[in-house]
Amino acid sequence: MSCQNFSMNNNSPTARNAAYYTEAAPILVAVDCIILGYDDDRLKLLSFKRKVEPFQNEWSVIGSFVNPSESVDDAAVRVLEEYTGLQNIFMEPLGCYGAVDRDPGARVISQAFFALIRLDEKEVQTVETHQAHWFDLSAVPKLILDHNQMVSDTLEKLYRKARYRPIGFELLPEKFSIPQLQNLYETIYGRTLDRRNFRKKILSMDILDKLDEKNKSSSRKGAFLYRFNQSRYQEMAEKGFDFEM
Amino acid sequence: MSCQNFSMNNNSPTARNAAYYTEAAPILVAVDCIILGYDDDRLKLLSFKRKVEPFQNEWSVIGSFVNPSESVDDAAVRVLEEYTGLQNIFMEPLGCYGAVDRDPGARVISQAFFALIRLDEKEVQTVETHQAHWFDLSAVPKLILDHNQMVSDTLEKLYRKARYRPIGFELLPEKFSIPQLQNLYETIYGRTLDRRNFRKKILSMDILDKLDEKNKSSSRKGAFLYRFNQSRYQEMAEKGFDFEM
DNA sequence: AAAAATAAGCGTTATTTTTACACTTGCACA
DNA sequence: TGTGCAAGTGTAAAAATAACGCTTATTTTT
Repeated sequence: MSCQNFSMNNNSPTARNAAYYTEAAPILVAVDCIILGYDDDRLKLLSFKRKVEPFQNEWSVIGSFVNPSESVDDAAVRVLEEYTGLQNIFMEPLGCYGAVDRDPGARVISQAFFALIRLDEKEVQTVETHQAHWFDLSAVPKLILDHNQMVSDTLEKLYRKARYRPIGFELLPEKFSIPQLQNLYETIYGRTLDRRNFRKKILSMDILDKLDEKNKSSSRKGAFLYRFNQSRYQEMAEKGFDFEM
Repeated sequence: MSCQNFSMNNNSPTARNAAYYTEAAPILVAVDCIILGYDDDRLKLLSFKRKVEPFQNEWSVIGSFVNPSESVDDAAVRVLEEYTGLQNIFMEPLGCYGAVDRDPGARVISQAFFALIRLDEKEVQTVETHQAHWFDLSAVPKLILDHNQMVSDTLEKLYRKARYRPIGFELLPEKFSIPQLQNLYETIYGRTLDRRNFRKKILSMDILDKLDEKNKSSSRKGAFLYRFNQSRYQEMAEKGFDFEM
């Protein structure tokens, strides 16, 4: 089982003739992208109705095979843009899913990524053209292949990551209130946090710029909106910090 | 550029005929394994002189193509055993290295793993039969392809991981003294730690069983040996903890 | 128009954790 | 027998975290 006409992007005789390469069995390589968003005080997963066989019309996360001309990371960026129209999105590698029979159609390994996006109005359009749906994370349906596993691995990773990176901001709109931010952390951590201590800690990090506007959607008094301070945020993200709460 | 005779492990007509699979370009998939050990108060990297072209006789970490009949994880375990004879070793996925031209010989993506091993006498034999060498991490030579990158990513990961998992034990012999353990952490963290506070913290975690023996190799007084308590250790490893120091 | 309800926001105290630091012990070797 | 060297112990100050009560702004109800 070999594949002689597989592309080589180097023509040195040594490399081309190396039995080392020609004896290896090629495998299909895919990327899959777990997209999380936060809306209506809930963490949500973006899923798509698959358009092709096999598993046509079943729910799945977005994915694609990796093209010979693109890196694995680039493939993930491409896929994300194809389905959501979004660029410059927070995305991180999640892991490699490489079980022999994970895909009954062929031997396919998948490098999974997870992306966090801000749910503004723009996205929604793109979503609708692709038969996509935002599922509340507590009500994710059966997805094809090992995609449910990818989703739970993403949550696990998000949970860990939130402790040492101010990751929450990737999910919130540009302007948000402290109670909104707290709610997000409570969702990720799966437990309630003390209002006063949360505020104190997040403000002491000095990554928030207070605005003069208020958001009145969730209370009578209204909560002041904040925006995060890009440069301070970068600093914190790089050096890491402790956000255990 | 396609590869029609690529193996399928499912014969359902739907799957076999799916253009979805047959149009995808297979890619070579490799695993690479970054093996770290700790000896003589130093973190070391296990490297091998590559036996095949291209890059014959250059230094590299161990690796192999993934066989159609094995999972990616299994391939990593196989490789580790082939080269070191060791089984049941701590090993974790490091990441996917998928740049288009990372390997001039062919389009190869590599899923890297890192393994931590305890350096007893046994290993050394296996190492010698494979033209291998333990390099002090401060003196790692130029390795082939992107293997140097993999090594530095491993160190980064080890550094982060050590903060919330008692990972150090994977590297020490069964019996070790507290100063030895401290030295390991100092090596990973790249800075010195306070003797008294280190001891206090590690003992308070209650994962160490004190033995009656002493290790006299590094001082006249001799340091008591400890062994880690498997069950307590597991608990800690699962729930995570904070070992910032 | 006053009262009730609701969530935002602020400040203090108690507790725990972390940091800093100095002296004593056991043993080998001179 | 005493000197050197790393192992080992205790304590106090500082910082971070956790717990908790009251006030404020606004809308809804009476």
